[in-house]
Amino acid sequence: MLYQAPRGTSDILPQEQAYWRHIEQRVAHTAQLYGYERLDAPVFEDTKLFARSVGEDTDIVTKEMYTFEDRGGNSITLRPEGTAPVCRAYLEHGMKNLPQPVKLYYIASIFRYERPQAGRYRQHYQFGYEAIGGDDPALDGEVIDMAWQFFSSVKLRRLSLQLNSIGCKKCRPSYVAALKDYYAGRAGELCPDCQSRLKRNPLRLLDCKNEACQQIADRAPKSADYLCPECAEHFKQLKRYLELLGLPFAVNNRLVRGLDYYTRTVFEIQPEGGGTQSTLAGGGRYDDLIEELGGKPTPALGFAAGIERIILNLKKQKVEAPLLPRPPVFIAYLGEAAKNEAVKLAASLRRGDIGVIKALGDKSLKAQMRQANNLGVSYAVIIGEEELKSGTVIVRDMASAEQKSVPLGELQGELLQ
RNA sequence: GUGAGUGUAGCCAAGUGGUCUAAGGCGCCAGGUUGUGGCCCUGGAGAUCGAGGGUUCGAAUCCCUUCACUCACCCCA
Repeated sequence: MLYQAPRGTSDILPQEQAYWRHIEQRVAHTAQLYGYERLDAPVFEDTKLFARSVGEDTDIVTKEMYTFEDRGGNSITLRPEGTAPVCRAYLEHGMKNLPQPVKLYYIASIFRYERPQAGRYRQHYQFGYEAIGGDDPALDGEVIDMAWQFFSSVKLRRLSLQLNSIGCKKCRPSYVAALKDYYAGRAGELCPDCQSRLKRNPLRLLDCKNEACQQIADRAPKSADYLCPECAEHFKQLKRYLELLGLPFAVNNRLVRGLDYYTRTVFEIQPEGGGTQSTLAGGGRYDDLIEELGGKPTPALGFAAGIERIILNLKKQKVEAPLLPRPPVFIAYLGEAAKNEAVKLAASLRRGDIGVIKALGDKSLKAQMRQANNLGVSYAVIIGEEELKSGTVIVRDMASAEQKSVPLGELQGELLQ
């Protein structure tokens, strides 16, 4: 093989497209149901945008970004996530002057330099919804409802909804301090990864997969117990709204997220009992991000979901996507004169909005019919010498094998029945 | 970045040092008489056995390197 797709990337082949179109269609429809409008940002942005928003010390920024210098000497990065570009666009286009919150969604390729694995790629696709300029916990409830609704609309079953609140910049420091205190005495029992987490990113101690660490994490202080009165009230109200909506959420005290910009609400949707790399959607509030990027303080939240993982789970659950439309008509011909007629006929049917695949070359009728069969068309239209003379055409119903002679002028009407 | 496994035609796959100028199946193409598909029968095309190097009289089969894939860790959608 001389060339192959770069590591961690893949071609989305025709036979996969039904899933992709279906998901895109559901994403757009869900957006419309909740009043979100599409925004397409560039594939690459100024590197600083991601460094600032995602967090200088996060794994994404320190070791996973596709960053390069362009010919003008600017540091450019292929987007490793979708929220920051939307926020940048919000600021750049003065969307604070629109009625708030501004509700946007995207479907975009995402790039991260990682070791590929099940459900993890170097280029993958996410869609996401962002509501910028609202702090009402009812908005959190609506966003989570929208995520839940999306998944049920694509017929994914047995999902779990995990929820947590990690506080704001006022109350989180005291929680992190409590967490460090708790872990400080137990450092010796932790796995090597957690030893370094203790120093670099204490929140991540909570979701270590090591069994010994999990037992320690189970008894660790909970962020929800350290919320300031405002955050506590917000979280309480959110849970009330979720109950009102009938969403089966579970508070997971160990749910934290890997991007620095999250505040207060964080949530994830996972397949029940789904092992590793299984998170289908994740998101939360990022009340400080717009300000961090140079705007006025603007509360916001959103979530993103991975399309490949959704398709993986659809297949696992044997959910099929609606079939993509294909041309219903195949035109076969016999001889040069009939071929001319076939060329004209195909064009005329297509102008009449009927999809047509026309035979090519000078293959036997048998070969042409075999092709029609393989294409799965509903009708084969056959033109031969005799039909030319009489100005008719043979229409064969491929499923029933019934066929009849139809005058050329009546063909379109016949096919539309 | 770390660890384990795998790599034979478009797909599935037999073969673990000579009988491999590589089986079989699916798919594809073509025939089974003169203008007709799906079943059946027959035939055909398609593989430098992931790539490079080495061991050997001889390698798809052994060794090394490399690339890719899969799975797990890290991290994330």
